[in-house]
Amino acid sequence: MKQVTIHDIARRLNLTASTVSRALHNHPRISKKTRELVKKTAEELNYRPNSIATSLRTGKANSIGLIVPKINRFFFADTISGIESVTSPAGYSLIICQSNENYRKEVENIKTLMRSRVAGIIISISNETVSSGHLKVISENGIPLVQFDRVRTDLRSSMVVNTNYRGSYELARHLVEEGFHRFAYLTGPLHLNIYKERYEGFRQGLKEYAVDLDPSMICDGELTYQFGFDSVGRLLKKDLPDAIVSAGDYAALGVLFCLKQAGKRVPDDIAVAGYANEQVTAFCDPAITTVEQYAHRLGSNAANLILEEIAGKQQAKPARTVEVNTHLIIRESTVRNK
Amino acid sequence: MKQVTIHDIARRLNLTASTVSRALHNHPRISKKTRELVKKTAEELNYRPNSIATSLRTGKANSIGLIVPKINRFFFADTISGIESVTSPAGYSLIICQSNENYRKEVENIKTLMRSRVAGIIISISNETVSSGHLKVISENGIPLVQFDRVRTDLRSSMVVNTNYRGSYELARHLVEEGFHRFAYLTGPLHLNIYKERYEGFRQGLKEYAVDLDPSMICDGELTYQFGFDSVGRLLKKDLPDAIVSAGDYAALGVLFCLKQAGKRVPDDIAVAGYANEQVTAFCDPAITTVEQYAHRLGSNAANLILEEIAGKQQAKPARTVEVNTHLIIRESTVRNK
DNA sequence: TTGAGAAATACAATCGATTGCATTTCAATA
DNA sequence: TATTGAAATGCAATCGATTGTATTTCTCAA
Repeated sequence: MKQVTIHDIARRLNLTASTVSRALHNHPRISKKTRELVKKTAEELNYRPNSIATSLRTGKANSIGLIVPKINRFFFADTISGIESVTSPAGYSLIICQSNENYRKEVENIKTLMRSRVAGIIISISNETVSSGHLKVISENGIPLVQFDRVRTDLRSSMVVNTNYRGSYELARHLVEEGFHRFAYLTGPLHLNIYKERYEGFRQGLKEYAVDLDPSMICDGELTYQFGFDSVGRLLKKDLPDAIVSAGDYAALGVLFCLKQAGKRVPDDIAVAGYANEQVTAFCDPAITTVEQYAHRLGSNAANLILEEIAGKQQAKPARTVEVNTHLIIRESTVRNK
Repeated sequence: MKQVTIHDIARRLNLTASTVSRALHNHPRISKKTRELVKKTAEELNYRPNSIATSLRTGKANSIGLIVPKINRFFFADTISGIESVTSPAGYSLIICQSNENYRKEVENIKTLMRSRVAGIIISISNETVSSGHLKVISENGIPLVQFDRVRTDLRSSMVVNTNYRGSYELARHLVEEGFHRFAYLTGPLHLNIYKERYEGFRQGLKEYAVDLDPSMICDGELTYQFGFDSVGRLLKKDLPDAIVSAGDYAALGVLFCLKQAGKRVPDDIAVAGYANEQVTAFCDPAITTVEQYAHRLGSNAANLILEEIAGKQQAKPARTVEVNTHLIIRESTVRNK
């Protein structure tokens, strides 16, 4: 049951562990004959290097830590996939934690990863997170840190973000151009950069057409299906909007289904738009206009950044910010038949 | 930049590392005074235990390896989430790999995890995998192994699976009872247990009503949206089926959209059913009848199994199989208005 | 004051691999 | 044959924490 070590190989061949180690790494000072013998024996004995031991000795970790709010949200699952596709060929394994949108769990996760001496940490913060102390600790201990999507800007750290502002801005312009004027807007917590930027981009887009957004027509909460569904009731009591825009797709979906249930026609009575291009937005009826985020690309960019930071750890390079462009996807839910 | 060790604490307090180590673990032979002093100093110096060193010394890993075909498929993302929710409180971190449905990558992943000396491995095999040698190696090295969902039964290993047979069986009965008789069936590779079981369950369900499944009405391939979409063309050329059933939801979705595009009414002209209860099936129009798999529960069960195996490693217990019940979800796509 | 025994702490080996430096081996040259 | 220097291998420390076995310190009773 005990695994084979280089000492076992050495003993078998009447060599020392150091020679075996060097042979396995093709060290030039080991004769060809010995090298081949060692490799053959390693194969025979089913030797598998113990990377725990290697990490301890060399001080280099072979793993990268990743913290996301929820693994099973498609956006994050897709970024994880993008990250993995870069880190795996680079020889790093991924240790994945979910914060469950909980600040304390996030702090716990960071502690765990630091104990594991990961080579670097990639994080998208929980929506409860309103401070940066726990993130600063990471950098202070010399561990490369890359934030993505939901980021805090009050610390020195590289990050990968979407052009949220622009995405929402273009959406706003599209809607106005399609003839919508009285908007309701559903947003997530505005202390998170992503929702703040989407909100501001949206307002700016309207502003350029001199369209106003009534403050009483703004709802904020967690952008779930249920929240979207419930918000419609509140909104329809007031001055009827002719378009309901959500900073997240699931809430938009809730809006759509509540409207359909209430007998409203979308988009003829009311238009609906979301954000994130969740798969379902393409297949519901009517298909929902939304903004593609290219999550996979977001992930691979984050992974490349962290690899660079790990490689160039000695010299403290300035933090870099990479922006991934969004893309407005116009579908039936916001286009009236002329 | 270098991290603080127990030696640093020891030096500071004129103690030895062993005393510090024992103090931190509340060893009874260390005086209360020293214990508290050590803990205070550890706090002050920002000491973080190096779990690499601990693992090497104790021979116990603090991580569990997980291999799935694709992280960004909702079913797997959900199982991962379920696994994490169990392993994390138990003090294990998760190292996640994706095989990308590629056999060689899967073998690579296993090697990596074994080098990392994970405490156990949880796997759902790729659809290219048709042998078990690489899995046997895991057990042979004394590493607990748990398979889930897509499993190989030709080796001794615990596993967590759905009642695929029953799920499909119930679906078949439902369809016949709704008055459908001429079926087309879309399946994934039949060398995978899940597709084999679904197929057999489906046939058995039909058989009990003396309904036959024409072999020429069976299509097999990767159950993607595109595959579903394309299959319709082939099927409609023949004797028209009155229901198209897919062993996966995305293909069912492709079927649905192709039918709609061809001007067929679902379910009045043709019924459509899928498998997996992907979110989108609930929101498309008509909503698609499907089978819920409880992926999250599948994951937490797999995690519990591996924890048990890790705990009871000494005595070789018999491999266990846990079945997670499926649940037939009947929606509009298979229910004709009377 | 001394000795016994308990209490507290120190010593040293260990986990498996790596690596600077020392030592051995061997072939080629003087 | 002795010498030299390169080639090949061995020795031993190290990474940070743990743990069995000393050893020291202390307390209390005789």
